[in-house]
Formats: sequence, C-alpha cells, structure tokens
Amino acid sequence: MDDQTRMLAGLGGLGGLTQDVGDPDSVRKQLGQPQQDIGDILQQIMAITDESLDEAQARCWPEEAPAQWGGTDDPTEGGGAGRGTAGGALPLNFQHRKHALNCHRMKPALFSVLCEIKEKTVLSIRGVQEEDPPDPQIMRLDNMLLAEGVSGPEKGGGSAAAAAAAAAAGGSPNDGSIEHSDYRAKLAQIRQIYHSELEKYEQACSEFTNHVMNLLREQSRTRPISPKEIERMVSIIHRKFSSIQMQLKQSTCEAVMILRSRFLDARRKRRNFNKQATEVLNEYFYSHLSNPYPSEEAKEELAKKCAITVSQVSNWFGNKRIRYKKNIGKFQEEANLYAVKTAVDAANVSAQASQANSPATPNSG
DNA sequence: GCCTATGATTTCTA
DNA sequence: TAGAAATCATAGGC
Repeated sequence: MDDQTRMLAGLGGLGGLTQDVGDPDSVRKQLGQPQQDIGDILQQIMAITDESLDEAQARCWPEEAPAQWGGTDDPTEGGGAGRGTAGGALPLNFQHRKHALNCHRMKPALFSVLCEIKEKTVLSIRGVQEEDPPDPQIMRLDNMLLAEGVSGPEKGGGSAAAAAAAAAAGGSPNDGSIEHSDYRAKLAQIRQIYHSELEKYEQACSEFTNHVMNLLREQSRTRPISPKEIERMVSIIHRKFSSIQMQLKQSTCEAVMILRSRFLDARRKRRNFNKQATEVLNEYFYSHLSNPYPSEEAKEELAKKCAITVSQVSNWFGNKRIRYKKNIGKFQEEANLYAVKTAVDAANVSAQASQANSPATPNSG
C-alpha cells in the first residue's frame, strides 16, 4: 500500500473533521490549534495552488535556474517521476522546507482533507462517463472472428467457412480438396498473426499500465492521488488499448473476407459432372418430361446419388429445361435414348418382380 | 485458337 | 422465393 492510501485508511478518525471542512472555525475547535497557525497553513496552501510551478521553484530556489525541472504535470508523460525522486539533487534550502512540511503535525490531517475535497469534486465529475457498456462494434467483430474460427478455440481453421468455400467451388465439403486445405492453411496463418499481435498489445498494455501506476504511486508522496484516481487512469489506458485492438480485429476480419471471396471466386472454375451423375439427372429429366420439376426431396435424392449439392441439381434442371425448350429437335435423340433406357429398366424391374413372385423359381436371378 | 457444351451467376417475373 | 431467361466463364474436342 502506498503512503497516500495508508494515509487515507489511517485517517478514519478524522471523519468529523472532514465533514465540516467548509467551516474553518469548526476545524480549529476540533484540532485545538491556535487560529493563527491554521490560518497561516491554509493561506500557504491556497497560495501554492495559485502559483505556477516555475514561480514556486523560483521562490524556493531563487539562485538556480529551474530548467532541469522540465516536463508536465501529467504522470503519463514520465517527466513527473523525476520530481519526486530527485531529492538528492535539490538544494539544501528546498530540502529543509520540504522536510519541514512533511514533518509538520498538521500535514496528515490537511492532506486527507485535500484528498476528500478532490475526490468529491474532480472524481465525481469525471467519474460519470466511466463504466461504459461493451462496445457493440467490438462485440460484432468478436462474434465474426469466433464464427470464422480466428479467435476462440481452434476448430480446424474455420471448418464451416472452409466447407462452404469448398462446396461453392464445386467440390464436396468433405473431400479434402486442394482448395479446402489451402483455405485452411491461409486461415491458420491469419489466426496465428492475429494472436501474436493481440499478445503483443496485451503485453504492451500491461507494461504501460504498470509504469503509469508506479509513477502515480511515486507522485502520491507529494500530492494527493486516491486509489480511485489511479483506477480511472488505468481504465483510460485500457480504453486506449482496446481501440487499438479493435483496429486489429477489424483488419483481421477484412483479411478473412478477402480470403473467402477469393475462394468463392474459384467457383467459376467449374468441373463437368461425371458421366454417371449426368446420366442420373438426364434419366430423371426425360422420365419426367411432362413435368421436369423435381420436388425438394427428389432434388436431395438426386444430389445424394450424384454426389453434388442440391443447388447444383437445381441449376442443372434450370439449365436443362431452358436449353431443351429452346432446341427440342437437338435433344430429341437424347430424349428417345433415355426413353428406351427407362422402358428397358422398367421391364427389367417388372421381370425381376414377377420372377420373385413365381413359386417355381423363388430364388432365381 | 475456335467452337460447342455446360455449370454457375445474375436479373427479372409471377 | 422458385423458376425463366440471359449471360458469363470454363472445359474439352477438333
């Protein structure tokens, strides 16, 4: 626990004092100190708050230039750390004054009053915008990365997306085609880059947070910094880093989208269906020439028989209908061929059935 | 390289 | 939303 926190924790008994902080007489009564003493100290404090740093230094340290004190009051800029720790380099006069102030019996009480006032004013105003709800854009990106298999547990490099891409390319989703493995390899590469970058960001964030917290703790020796204030600073840092993370997530999503679209473009590299599949489709088409519109169930059945997708079956029938209609003469020969084939098949089935039903030859054929 | 066949996509319509 | 029609893009034969 730092000095400041210890001080705040140890000053529980001063609650009554801080309640009446707006009334100097009440403070005097409770502390039992001479009016002049309190008045002087308060006046000194008020004067210090109105003074610029340079003025204060010039007052305490008139014989030396304050240039070496460069830097801002912002703890995040690093310049402030030196101020609290550079005691060894300070002139004796300043050190004496500092020591006197630190050892003054009123210091803890006044310090705690200052802390409470600060907490009630600054933090109550600034604390309003804290506790933001989760950013919907981050949630959307997270969901997308999860669905694509980039974030979350490894699931074969986004197998669902890979299967979709492979299916669109005309291959079976499970055939382990070149496109499929290539897609998975590229996705794994994206995943790896994403995770390594994310790790770097997280590490940088925690390092920077620790650095800033150390600075604040250091500074809390010389100015009141409450734990809440440190918390607020940490949350600001986290917010900054999360916006960087969002950029990383966004560009990862874009990379996945580009990869996907590239694989979906491969669909135009069509392969002709194999002979057996074409025969199955043609058989159905010509045997249902009066109504060549297979139902969903029939499409699924045909898709299964031909080892293609239902939408490919739909495409095939769409193409076949329009091309047949446009040029019936050209397809007449093919139609006759399949009509004969269908008739022969039907005759065979019928013959087999009658043979099976015949008591003389129950097991023949 | 040209031509035809064919699977896929896009646009329009009922 | 399924299907028709037009179109695109590629395979494969010559």
